[in-house]
Amino acid sequence: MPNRGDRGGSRTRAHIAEVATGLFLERGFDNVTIVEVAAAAGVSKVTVFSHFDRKEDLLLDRLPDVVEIARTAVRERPDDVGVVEAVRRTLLALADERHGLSVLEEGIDEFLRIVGEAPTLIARLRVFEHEVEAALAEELESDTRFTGDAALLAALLVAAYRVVAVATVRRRLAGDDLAAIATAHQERVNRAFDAIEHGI
Amino acid sequence: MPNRGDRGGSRTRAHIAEVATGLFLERGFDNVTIVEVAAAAGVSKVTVFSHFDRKEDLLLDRLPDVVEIARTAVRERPDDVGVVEAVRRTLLALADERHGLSVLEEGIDEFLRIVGEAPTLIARLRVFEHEVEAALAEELESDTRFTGDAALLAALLVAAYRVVAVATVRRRLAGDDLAAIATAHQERVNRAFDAIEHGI
DNA sequence: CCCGGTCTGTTTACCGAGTAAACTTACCGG
DNA sequence: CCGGTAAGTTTACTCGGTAAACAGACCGGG
Repeated sequence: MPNRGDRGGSRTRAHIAEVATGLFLERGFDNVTIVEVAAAAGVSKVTVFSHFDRKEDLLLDRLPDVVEIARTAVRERPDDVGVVEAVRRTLLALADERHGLSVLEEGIDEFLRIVGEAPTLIARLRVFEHEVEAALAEELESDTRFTGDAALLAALLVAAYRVVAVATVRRRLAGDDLAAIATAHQERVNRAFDAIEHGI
Repeated sequence: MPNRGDRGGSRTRAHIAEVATGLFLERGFDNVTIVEVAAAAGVSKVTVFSHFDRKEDLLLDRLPDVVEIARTAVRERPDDVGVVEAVRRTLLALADERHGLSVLEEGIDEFLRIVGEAPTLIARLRVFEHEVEAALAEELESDTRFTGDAALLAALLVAAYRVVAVATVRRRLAGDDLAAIATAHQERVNRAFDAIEHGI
């Protein structure tokens, strides 16, 4: 009789995500069913789906933040800084503060491993990649200071950073030293963005 | 009693794909179930899945060809032609001959519309995009004539061409004249590849 | 103060993609 | 002719995801 008084709305959502993440980290994404998550969270299956559209979102629920970061990186850049440079600086800054998006956050190794092992999570990330790209393209399109092919630039930026991030994840899973990884990460960001700005 | 003598192996595969494609074009991807496809092809559901891993592959079964095209474009380029230029030329040539990959083939409008309407097909294309990218990266990695970041270049090439192709598809769905679309397509290819070679 | 709507969640029942396993039937080489 | 293998079949199942009808809490207004 899970009739607790806290009908907290968004609190249950957070609670479900938390419980689910725990189970996934413990037993792997594909080895945990939605019904199990629901039971462990003291909630019904339908309730889970009323908070999260897809199973993958239970683990990747903070992904949407990335869209906002990308948008503001472009929108709030100084007048004398180009789009490529603005995004580059944002990414370098995120790396400095070991932000989750840079995959340099401490203690997320297990998380990265689980994600890498589940094809359906990878697929979700791919879709998400294009969501970020679309948001970026939209931002560029409506940017009076930018002239050029918005869709193309957005695609190149996202693709380039994804390549960098994937390489960084691999080194994390290999267990390398975090500081060394961070340095290499930033170097790769710089090389990739140099390539976009000045050609291969 | 579908016990026809032609136990043709790969012939049934082709037959299933053909029947399935017909149904999809007629009624939309999501409005046709695998069981219906199986029945229409005079075959059991399990047989369908023994020939195709996923429902989406019933419609997109010639996609793997693209990987081979990409690989040979890189592998068989002349010595005095760089990777970017080689891929560019291949894409322009495909456009000239109205090859399917260029989405300039005649009569595929309906096909493009169906694909665009089904989110799960789009998702499959995204995954496939990365398969091509991986193949390209592998090819570049083992190419003694190429020096540079293989993964990065592969990602940029694929992303750039996808942007071009998407734009072309949109014009096709808008019903524009095919010759005009083809010209614009090639111009976009050139602009995109110029950007990759010489910077934004 | 109660009435109605809205929000959160529940139950039940269902659909469709994909998998597993055990069985049949055709074909092919020795 | 015999035995193995490849192609299909049937049956039965799992799991993600959706639909619909319902129950209780909360809130605002008459």
